[in-house]
Amino acid sequence: MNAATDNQALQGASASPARFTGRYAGKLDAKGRIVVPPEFRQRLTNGEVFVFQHFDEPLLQCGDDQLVHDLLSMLGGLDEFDDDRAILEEEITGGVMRLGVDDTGRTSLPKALRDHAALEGPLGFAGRGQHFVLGTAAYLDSRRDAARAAAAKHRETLRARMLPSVRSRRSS
Amino acid sequence: MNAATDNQALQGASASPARFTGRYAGKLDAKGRIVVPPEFRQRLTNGEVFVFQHFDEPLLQCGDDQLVHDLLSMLGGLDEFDDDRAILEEEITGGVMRLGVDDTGRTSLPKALRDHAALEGPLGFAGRGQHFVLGTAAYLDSRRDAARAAAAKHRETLRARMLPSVRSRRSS
DNA sequence: TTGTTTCCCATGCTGTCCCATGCTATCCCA
DNA sequence: TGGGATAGCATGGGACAGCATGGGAAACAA
Repeated sequence: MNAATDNQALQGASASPARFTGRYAGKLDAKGRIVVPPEFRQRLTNGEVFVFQHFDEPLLQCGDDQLVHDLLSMLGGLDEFDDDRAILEEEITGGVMRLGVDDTGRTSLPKALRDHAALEGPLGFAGRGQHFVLGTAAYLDSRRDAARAAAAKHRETLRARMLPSVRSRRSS
Repeated sequence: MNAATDNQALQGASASPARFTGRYAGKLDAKGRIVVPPEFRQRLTNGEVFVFQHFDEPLLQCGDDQLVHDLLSMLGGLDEFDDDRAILEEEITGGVMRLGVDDTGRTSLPKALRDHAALEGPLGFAGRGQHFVLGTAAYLDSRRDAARAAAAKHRETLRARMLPSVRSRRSS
């Protein structure tokens, strides 16, 4: 049963294919470099990674050259002539940094980026569908805990939608 | 409508890929010179940088010989025979200054330009897609803060658009 | 001349690229 | 099902290109 439901979950998520999934550990080495998880690196184009400082979390949003588009597409709901929209567009197109990844999979992060996510000690990469994020393991853990708490809160609702086949079988 | 604006945003960003992105620190040296970030300098043609005093911000807009075109294209929305448009066209074509960049990547800014952006102490270069801007680090930081405030203000709207696959699935 | 600007030389350094080594996870075959 | 072979990964570190920075000399303006 697990294989079947897994496949359904994957297909559902891949309506727009989830390219970056899963969590991986990482850390800065003595020279301030970090290894991009091979799983993610394989999905990047041209040995480049694009990085953006998340607007309201101590995270770095990472992806390929599509990252700017993904971030800009957030603004679709805002009025075209809104000042807020203009400033957000500026900060997104200008704020994304292009970093090189060497052929052992490492990249070195400028200090400004390291500071934004308070990168130090154990770090973590986490898939987010069309991009992935980098942050401290502690922060990512706290997000996971929050997600689990939310899941517990909405347990029944989630269950009802998670296993439709089981429900129909049970009810028949 | 949202689909339309999304497409516009995507096309706008991808039709001509963002050449100038990221933020870099800088400062004036004892002789009033400033180092153009290598990342930006590599994308300039002919070792020249074109500079324009931003109309309503203490920033210098910098780019290559395309800068004039980009600035003039702002006027596309104005009536062709409007007096204001004529004035603006004059100011743009006449106001853009061409500066030389020496082979160590430095350029020296005329006093008028320095004054316009109140350049002193720690400065910053920030990508803006087809061009980049130069200003004090303090001013650029304030712009970034404003963007983050705007993002917080429209948080729900932005969130809803960040994960389109999940939303479409839910609504289907 | 005197002051200012432009160009270029020189030096030390930092970041980038890449090599090398040992390890580990995976695959395949007995 | 166990174990050997192998490809890919983790990690350290060396070498060098390019960068940051200071400053001198020539060209130019006042």
